[in-house]
Amino acid sequence: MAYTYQYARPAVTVDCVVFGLDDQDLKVLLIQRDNEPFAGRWALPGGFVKMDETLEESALRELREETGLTKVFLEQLYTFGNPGRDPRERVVTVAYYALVKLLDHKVQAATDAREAAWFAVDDMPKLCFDHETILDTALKRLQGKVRYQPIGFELLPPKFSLTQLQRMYEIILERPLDKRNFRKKVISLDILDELDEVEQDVAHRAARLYRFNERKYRQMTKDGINFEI
Amino acid sequence: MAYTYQYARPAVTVDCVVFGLDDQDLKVLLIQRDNEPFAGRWALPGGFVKMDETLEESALRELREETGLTKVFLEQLYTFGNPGRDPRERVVTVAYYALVKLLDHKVQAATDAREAAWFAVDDMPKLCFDHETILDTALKRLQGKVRYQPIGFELLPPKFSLTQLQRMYEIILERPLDKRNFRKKVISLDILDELDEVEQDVAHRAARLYRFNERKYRQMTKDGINFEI
DNA sequence: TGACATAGTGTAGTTTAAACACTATATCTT
DNA sequence: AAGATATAGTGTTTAAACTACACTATGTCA
Repeated sequence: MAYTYQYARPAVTVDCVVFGLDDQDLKVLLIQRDNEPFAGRWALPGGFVKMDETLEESALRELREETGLTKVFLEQLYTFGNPGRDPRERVVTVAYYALVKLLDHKVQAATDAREAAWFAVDDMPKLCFDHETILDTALKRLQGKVRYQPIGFELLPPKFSLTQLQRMYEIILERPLDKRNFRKKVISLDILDELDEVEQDVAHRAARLYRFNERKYRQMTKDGINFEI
Repeated sequence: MAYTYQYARPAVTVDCVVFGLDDQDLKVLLIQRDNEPFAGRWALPGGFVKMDETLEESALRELREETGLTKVFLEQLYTFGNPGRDPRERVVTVAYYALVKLLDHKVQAATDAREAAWFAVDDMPKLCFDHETILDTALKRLQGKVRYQPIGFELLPPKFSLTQLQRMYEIILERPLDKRNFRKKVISLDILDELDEVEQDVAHRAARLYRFNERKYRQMTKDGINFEI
């Protein structure tokens, strides 16, 4: 079976920048390519758009196939289409970025043969194609987004301490925040429910746990927040 | 000449939402389609991406060909690719938005046969395909952008009064602004040069004219501003 | 010269942001 | 059991930014 067109057409793909968070670092999920070009090298998960699925469905499908991830927060990032970004032929790629709770996905079970692994954003291997540009774009988007939309729901476990939440912001923004001012600010946003629970198994005073109030959180995601902290 | 591929490929196009400003309204440049589907109906200017040009180059070329516009401010907006958004076949379109000085382009000379015309955003004709969705997305983007980047350079004539500048913001944000607070704010941004000139031919006290300090303006475009006014 | 239309200007009250250090409470060690 | 240690949790003061608000100035036109 083959498809013939009057004019040449670029291939259309999707690529995903998947962010996860651990105690120390912001991490990105990469897969190891098993085909030329760049066989054995690390790349963003992604692949060809099928004719009967939306772009977002393509991105979700590729994530599932290549990394096993499902039910992630996903947003379109930017479309990269310079001639020459792929050495084989013209490829226009619609890039997405995703936020996932890293703890849920520590053990990485790729459903196809390729290897998938998390890398800290400040310790990345050399990437294929223009994937470094895509990653840079995603990082800047994340750092910008954090200022006007709550995103913790997507990156943190369901129950978390204020220290964890602060660390999330510090890791993303790459600068330290003042503990008292931070707490004042997030409490005043009124999207957290204080729980009657504390951290377990820590060798010091245990921190109180909170969770997001989903209704208020979703509202604030729509309306936007001002989180200039 | 024909091109054959192993798998089906979407067509890849660009579409442009071109914004211009007059005294009363924010306007958008549309072209009248001369081919089916939707012949005679209004649509965003756009067309197929050629294999040897970047996406941005495609957008600029289509603008030039269909509307005569050159040297516009242009930014990628979003990529729309739902199956079914074009009744003929699968088309993935990379949408751009542009800002132009309307006065420079009052007389619209399209270089190909199609008619081009400006329409106020709150008095638009029915558009083809999903172009209304694209326009909505562009409007929201513009309203968001205005809060953290200066954009007047792109929409206003080289010399303008503070009242004109304020009206620009009021038209884009769709709400009235306080004159004194507005002036305090823009003056404090320190991107305007006060000129030794005033408006001509007005039937009342003439307003002082200003122009953007290009260097400071570009800097502020990079750094971002906080224009929560 | 008076009516008119828009330009241009300041202040007080309120809210938000920024800087900053000590006490509380749990575990672990000896 | 007591002290060391590690992190949790908490308020105040100052500075900056934002908001609301009304009158005078200056040009044209009749």
